[in-house]
Amino acid sequence: MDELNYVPNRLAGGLSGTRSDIVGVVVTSLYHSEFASILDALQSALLKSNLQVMLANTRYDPDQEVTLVRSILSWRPAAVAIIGVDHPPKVTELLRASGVPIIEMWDIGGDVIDTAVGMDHTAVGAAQARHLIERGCKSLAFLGSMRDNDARAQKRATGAAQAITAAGLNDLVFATRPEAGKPDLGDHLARELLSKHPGIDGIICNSDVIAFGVLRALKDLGKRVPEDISVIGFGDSEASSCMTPSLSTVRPDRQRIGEKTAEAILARIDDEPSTTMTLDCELVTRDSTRSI
Amino acid sequence: MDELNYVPNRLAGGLSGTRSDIVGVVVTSLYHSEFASILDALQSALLKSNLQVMLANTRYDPDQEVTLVRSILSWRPAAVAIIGVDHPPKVTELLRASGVPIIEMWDIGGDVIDTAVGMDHTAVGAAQARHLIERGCKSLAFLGSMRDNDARAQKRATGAAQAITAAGLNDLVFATRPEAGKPDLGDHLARELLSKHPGIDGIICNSDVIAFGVLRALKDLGKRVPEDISVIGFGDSEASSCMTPSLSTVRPDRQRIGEKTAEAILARIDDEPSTTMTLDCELVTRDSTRSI
DNA sequence: TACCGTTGCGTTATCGTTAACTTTATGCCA
DNA sequence: TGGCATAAAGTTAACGATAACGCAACGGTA
Repeated sequence: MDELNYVPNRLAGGLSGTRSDIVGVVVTSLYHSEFASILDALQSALLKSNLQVMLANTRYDPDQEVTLVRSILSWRPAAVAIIGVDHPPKVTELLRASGVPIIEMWDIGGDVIDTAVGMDHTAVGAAQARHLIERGCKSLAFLGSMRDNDARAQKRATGAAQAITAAGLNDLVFATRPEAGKPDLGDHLARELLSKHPGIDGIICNSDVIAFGVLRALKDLGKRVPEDISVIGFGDSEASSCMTPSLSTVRPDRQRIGEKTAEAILARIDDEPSTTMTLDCELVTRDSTRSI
Repeated sequence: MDELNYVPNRLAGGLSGTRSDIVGVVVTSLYHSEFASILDALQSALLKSNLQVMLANTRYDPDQEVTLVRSILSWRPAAVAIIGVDHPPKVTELLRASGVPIIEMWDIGGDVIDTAVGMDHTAVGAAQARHLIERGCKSLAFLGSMRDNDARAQKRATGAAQAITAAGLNDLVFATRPEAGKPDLGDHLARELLSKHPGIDGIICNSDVIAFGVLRALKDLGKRVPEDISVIGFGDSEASSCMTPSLSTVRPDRQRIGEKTAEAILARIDDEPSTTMTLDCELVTRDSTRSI
């Protein structure tokens, strides 16, 4: 086999055999390691069970999501892992009708198709807001990229708004845009926010990458962090600990999500019952929200 | 079809049909968007031609590379895109024997199998070194994660060493480790480097993420950047412009690599001749190497 | 009307492997 | 040594599409 460079034809094998060794993975983005490290952990765990990942990237486009899910299912995968629990109705329908184990990652709650491994994003948003409130912030804003189909970001914003109402503070101010989350966007939105709402003393960013731009803008505007304004991010990007000031954030354990998803896939292939696994996020307190 | 949620079986279609619509993509890492944004651009370009990406991640493990390439080929892909031009001999042999169009990405030079789209990493390393030399640095170090199988990093280091020799300066000092490139590693290596070689006044980092840790360590050690030590990274991570001081770096146009790879794949599927495409990197001068 | 080229439609071999099935060989015991 | 259970080996029918093929219908021309 080796000498002739023979490579078996898995299309034939898959067509004939009873089980497939493809796992379809549907993500909404690959930028900024948002899901890349989940994918990394998932893939290396699946490798041990000889499962091959087939990747689809919807780029937050719901039409693409339908197309790509159909495309993934056409490979008769052993299982499908997909980001989020909020999908276009047709996606849910296709996945349900396929009879294939479906693992929804990153988010939980509501209408889980089969099995879910993720965080409670409403709780995350509430935790971010409460952290800033504990630090003495009185006037909070939620800032960042917010895609129409990023239900997670919307849940975090909702959670934050609820926590603020519960604390009896002024309403949460929104500074969002449906564009991709890059530092320049954070920079721009921070300037715009402070010119309209000069009293803001706490900013919840929708991602660390956005927060980087916010920190840059605040420095440029002569605002001290955290003395004048506290900033908290989401995602714990590797660079966050190296910012000046270092960025407080919320750390989702992406590696664990990937590993647990792999476990769930194997369990469901083995016909074990479906479950929902809620993972906690760690609040990482650094200098951008340090008590003063 | 829609009503019954019918999804055609592509295993059957692939087995029967003359052409496959899979493109195998082999990367060495997914962390830190090193290749994630190439993948992102590649995938969205291929989507327009109804080509599906099948992903494999070797994690810089040459044995895995052989296994994964074999696995990818077993799907009878329409083309294979793979990071790098330096592979284990068996990989080259398998790819050659497969008769499938092969696009090597990210690096160029030497023993191209078929078509390559990438940068001259030796030139990149030389450009980094020359930039620091122009800024007045006399004693340079190359610092970062260096995997045994990361031929690109080795080429950049070689290029830097050659430029230094050409300038008649002291030999390049190496501070490398075969571990994954994270800020903590950069932090650690910078401290170790400066305790052994206190005269170092210019550090070439193997990645921006490593450089973040270096900047953090230097700040902690009371070294001024760029007054005492200049630092340059590689990769132009999104956070780099938000560092204090902002990080000078080299920007490979990942999006363009992805797009050009997609173009090359389509061209080769159409039986157009193979080519090698050299892309230039932009030197991004920021405060960490600003003239003083 | 006969002829021929074109089109449309229905049938069937084929892709390369797996798994079920049949046949043959082997080993053990009475 | 025969009989039977078991193991090994060999054979064949799927798997679900595609594409080649054959045949009938059709239309234009001589």
